[in-house]
Amino acid sequence: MAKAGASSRTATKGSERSAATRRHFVEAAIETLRSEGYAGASARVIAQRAGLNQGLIFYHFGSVANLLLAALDAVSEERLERYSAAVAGVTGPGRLVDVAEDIFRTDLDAGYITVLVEMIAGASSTPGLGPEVSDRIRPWREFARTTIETAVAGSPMGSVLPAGDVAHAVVALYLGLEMLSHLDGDPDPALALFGHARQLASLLEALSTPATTTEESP
Amino acid sequence: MAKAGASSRTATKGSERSAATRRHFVEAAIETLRSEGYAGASARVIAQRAGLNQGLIFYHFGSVANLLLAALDAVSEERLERYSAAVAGVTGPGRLVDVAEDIFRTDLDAGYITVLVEMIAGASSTPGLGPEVSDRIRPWREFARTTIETAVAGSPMGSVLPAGDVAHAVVALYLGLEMLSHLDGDPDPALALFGHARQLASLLEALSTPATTTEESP
DNA sequence: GTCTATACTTGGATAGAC
DNA sequence: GTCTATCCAAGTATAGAC
Repeated sequence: MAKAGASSRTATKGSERSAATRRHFVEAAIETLRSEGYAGASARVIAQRAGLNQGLIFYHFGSVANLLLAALDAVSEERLERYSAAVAGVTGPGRLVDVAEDIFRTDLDAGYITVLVEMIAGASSTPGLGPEVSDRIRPWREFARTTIETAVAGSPMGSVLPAGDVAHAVVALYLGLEMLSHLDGDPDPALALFGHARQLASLLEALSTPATTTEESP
Repeated sequence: MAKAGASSRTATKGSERSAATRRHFVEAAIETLRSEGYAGASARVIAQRAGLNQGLIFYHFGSVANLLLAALDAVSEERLERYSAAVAGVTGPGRLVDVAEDIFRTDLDAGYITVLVEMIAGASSTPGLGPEVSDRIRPWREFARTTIETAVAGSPMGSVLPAGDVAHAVVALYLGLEMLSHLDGDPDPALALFGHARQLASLLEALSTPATTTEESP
């Protein structure tokens, strides 16, 4: 306070300090949602994890629900950035399954989807939270839709199944698999599905480009 | 107490009374989980809906968590009975999709799967609840597995994809679709999938029995 | 503007009345 | 055995200190 005279007249200093506090809370909120769930994510518990006074949550975020939404924003942003980078150079369905499995493993280990699931389920208990959560999940669906669209473009699937509907199913499946894996503490049944998906993808690729599948040169 | 002298010496009377109270609580717990979610399903809220004293929950069930598990049991039993009856006379994949859509609509309207989802998500916040919920979901997976097994027996899918893995995916998808539908208050994207599933099923049937598909007599 | 101490409400659980 | 009145812990939120 006394030593930093550089920014004594600017409003930035206060903002920086405030921003740092908020970041700590957001980080603690993510951790708490992961390990304790929505019902266990109270102001007291989150503040204790952050090593800060619980009253600060209401000063900085207005309510616990708002803090949790900020946590969801942070996870959303971080993950979607990662996803975009991962699928950047991917061409066909086969490689897409590889990337999806890799992403799914990380999400499962780090508990990112748990945050999402807990917020969706928790939305039932807090008035007005539903639409807010829905808004924050839309980008995930959009990402899934565009990714699927480009991946199956030209394949027989693309013309029969609308990418939007498939994307909806993929997101739902992703959430459901996370729930079951988390509940049992066993990711194996979910991971086994990627193996089958890989088979189906290669089958799809064969149907899509029948001329090129046989030109293997040893 | 004074008028019913018939069973004054038996232990049944007290049990009957107790059973009736428990049923009321279970019913109220289901309703509360549906509308308020796990985080909103407190002893007080449930008791108010049942029109009973909240202390009774701890006398009859020991804890709120135990009451919620009893509610999950009740839903599980009721639904699986209905499912079994629905698929009883079903032969091929096509008809199975019809039945599945019908069941899904009912589950969605009545909020039965919401109870399941809330319990799974809520399990994170209550120590020891996870395994209990997992045990109660096992029958659902078993039902899905046997149903899929018999439905695709003989089809090319049956030999490639293990029924257990597919069942896991189906349950996960079911849970995920319920979550998204409930969040948005819009079941349409989920219901659209059944239309696509019907198409795929008829495709599968055509592959399975190529000789009989062309013998249409007008 | 930032944070702490405090007020008030709701929740889980039980001692004791019937 | 069944139920109610009551206790204490945990929750949200804010008034006021710095």
